[in-house]
Amino acid sequence: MSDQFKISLPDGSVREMPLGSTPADVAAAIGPGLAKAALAARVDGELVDLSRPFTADAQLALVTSRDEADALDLARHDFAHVLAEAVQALFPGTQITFGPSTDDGFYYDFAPKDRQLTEDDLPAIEAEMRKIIAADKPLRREVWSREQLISRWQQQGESFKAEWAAELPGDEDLTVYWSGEDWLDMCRGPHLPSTGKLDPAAFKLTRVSGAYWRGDQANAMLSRIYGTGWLNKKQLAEHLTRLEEAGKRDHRKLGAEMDLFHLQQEAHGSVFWHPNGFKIWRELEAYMRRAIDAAGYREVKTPQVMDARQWEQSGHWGKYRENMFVIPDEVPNTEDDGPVISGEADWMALKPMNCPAHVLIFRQGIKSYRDLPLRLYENGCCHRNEPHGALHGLMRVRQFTQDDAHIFCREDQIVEEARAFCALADRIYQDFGFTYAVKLALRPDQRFGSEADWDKAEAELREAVVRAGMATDEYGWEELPGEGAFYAPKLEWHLTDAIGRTWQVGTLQSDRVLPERLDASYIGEDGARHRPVMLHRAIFGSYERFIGILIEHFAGKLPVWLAPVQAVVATIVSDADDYARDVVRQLEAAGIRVEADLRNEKINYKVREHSLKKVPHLLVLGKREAEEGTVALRSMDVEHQKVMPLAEAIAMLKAQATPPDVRATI
RNA sequence: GCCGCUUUAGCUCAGUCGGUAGAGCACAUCAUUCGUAAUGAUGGGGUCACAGGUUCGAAUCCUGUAAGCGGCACCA
Repeated sequence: MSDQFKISLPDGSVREMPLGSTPADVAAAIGPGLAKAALAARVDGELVDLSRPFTADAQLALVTSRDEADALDLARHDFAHVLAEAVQALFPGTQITFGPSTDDGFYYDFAPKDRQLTEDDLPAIEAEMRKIIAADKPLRREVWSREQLISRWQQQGESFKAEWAAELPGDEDLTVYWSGEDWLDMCRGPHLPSTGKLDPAAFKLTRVSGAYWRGDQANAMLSRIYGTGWLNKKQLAEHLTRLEEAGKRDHRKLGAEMDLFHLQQEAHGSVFWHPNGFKIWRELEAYMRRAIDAAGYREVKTPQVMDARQWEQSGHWGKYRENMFVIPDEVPNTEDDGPVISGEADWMALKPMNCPAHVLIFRQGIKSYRDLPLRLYENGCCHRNEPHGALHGLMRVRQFTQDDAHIFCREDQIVEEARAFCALADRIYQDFGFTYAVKLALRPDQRFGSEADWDKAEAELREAVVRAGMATDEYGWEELPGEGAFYAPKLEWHLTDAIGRTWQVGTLQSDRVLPERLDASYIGEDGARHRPVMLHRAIFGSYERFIGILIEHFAGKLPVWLAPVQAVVATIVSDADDYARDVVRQLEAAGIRVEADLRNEKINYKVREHSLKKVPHLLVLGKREAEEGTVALRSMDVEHQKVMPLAEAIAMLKAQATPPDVRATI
C-alpha cells in the first residue's frame, strides 16, 4: 500500500496527499483563498467535515458558499447547535434533545428545567448565540463508543440524549462534535470548521412552541425554538420580506378587508359567509355544476343527520366517533331546572362525510351492470369535530362543504374512470391557474384487505395516471409509501400557489370496503350479484378551503369572473349621478356584478377605498364622461386609466367576467 | 387535545406603581362638488372575553373557563 492517496478534483486534476491529510489540507495546498472559503467537502459524493482525514483514494469537491444548497444546510445545522449551546449557557439544567435544519432555518427542542421557554427569552438567546459565533469556536468531530457516550449523558442529567443514544440503530460507534473545549452534542455531522464561519447577522430566532419528544403525543412536551438561518444578511432580509408578503395575503386578513366572511366564538370553526364571500362560492358552485354535468355525474342531496345505527354499520361510529357531532333523537326538556336531555334517547349524528348516504342511494332499486358507472355528486355539507388546536381560518373548519362524488363502477371500469378523473381535475386546476403535482399514497402499516387486493388497487391507480399521461416529472408524479388510507390507496393532487406553497386538495380513492360493509351490489352480465367498487373523489376538496387557497394564491386580486364585485361606478361630481345610474343599469343588464359609488367624497378617496377592496375595475365618471357617453376605466394593476365609449367598456368587462370554461365553448 | 402567547370601542391598537379608560380609522351630522390611493369640523359609541378570588379600590395581581394566534399532535 502506498503512503499517498490520490485525490481527484472536479477539474480532473489529481493530487497526491500523504496519509492523514484532510480536505482542508487540499484546500490549503490549492491556495489560501480557497482554504478560507471552504466550508466542508464532498468526498466520493458524501458531505464530510474539512478535517476528516482521507481513508482511501477519493474524488474530492470542496464546498463553499457558492454551493448554496449544501452551504445553507451546513449553516442551519450549525445554527441549531449554537442555539443549543447558548440555551444551556443561559439556562443551566435545560436538557438538549434534537435540532435539525429546516427549509428556511433550523429548530432545537429543549426540555426546560423550571419553566417553558417563551418568546421573551429570544433576544437574550440571540445575543448569546452571537457571542458563540464571535468566539469562533472550532467544531471538532470525535468518535465515541456508545457506552461511553450514554454514561456521559447520564452523568450530565441528559436523559433524552441518553435514551436516544441507546436506541440509535446499528452498532457502530457514535460521533460527537465539540464546540471549543467546553460543549458537545451528539451528531452525525458534518459541520463547518468553526462557529465563526456563520454570519452573526444572517439568523433570527422566530418563535417558541411546544413539540412532543419524538413526535409522539404520549411523550413529554418539549420547548421548541425555531429560527431562520441564511448565509448572509441580505438573504435573511429577503426571507423576512417574503414572510411579510405572505402575511399580507393571509386569507383571514383579506377576508375581513374584503368583507368576505367572518368567524366568531359562538360558532367557532364554522364560517359566516358575507354577501361578497358567498358570491365567490356561488360562482364556484355554478362552475363545478357545469363541469360535473358535462362529465356525466348526477347531482344528489342527502340528509344532514342520520341514525347512529347507520354510522355503526358504515364503521364510522367505532372508528370516527370522536370527530362526530352526536345528537339525541328526542324533544329536549324545556323545564328551567331540569336536564335538557334524558340520556335515554337514541343517538343520531351529523354526517362527517357523504359516502354512506351515497351508497344508500345506490342501493335503492336493483342495479344492473348496464347502470355502471354511476357517478353521484353532492355539494355535501359535513361536520367534523376537529381538535381545537387544528382549526385555522377557512383552511381547517368544523363545518365544510365538499365537492364530493362517488363513482360506483365495475372492476374493469376503474382504470378508465380514474383516468377520466385525472383529465377533469387537470382542466379545472388549469382554469384557476394552478400548477399541481399528482401523488399516489400507498398502503399504510395498519390496513384492511389482502396483499393481493392492495397490489391490484395500487396498480390500477398507477395505470390510470400513466394512461392520463401524467406519471411524469412534469406532473410531479411521486409515490408515497405508507401514506394511503387504511382501506385504499389514494391519488392526491397538490396545488402549488403563486408563492410556492403547496396545498393538497384533490383526491381519488378506490374503495372495496364500504360497498361490502353496506352491502351494495349490482347484477352482472352473468346474472349473479357483484360488488361495485366505489371511487371517492373531490377536486376542490372543500369550498371553504378552496376559497381560502384562491384568496391567498391571488393575494385577494381574484380574476374578474370570481371577483365578488367586478366593477364600481364612481362619480367625481353629483352632476354625473344620473349618467352613473344609467351605466350601472347597463352593466347589470350585461350580467356584471357592479356597484355604484355616488357618495359625496373626493375621487381620491373612492379610488383608494375600492383599490383596497381589490375591485378589478373602477369606472370613473365626471362631467366629461357624462357629456360624451364614455367611461374612464381604471383597472387593477394597470398604470393608466383608459377613456372609452361605454359600449366598449361593457363588452370588455363582459368578456373578462365570463368563466373560463364558458369562454372556451363560445 | 398539548406547550407558549393573546383577548380593551365595529376595526387596528395605547393604557406607567392597582386609584372607575384613550388614539387613529369606521359610523352620524354639517360644510365642501372636488379628475384617479385618506377634505375639514362636530358628535355618538366601552360590564376592559367570561366567572370567581385578593384588595378600601382591579383593564392592571391570582385562579378557572372560552375563543384567537404560533407551533406540536391530529387530518379513518
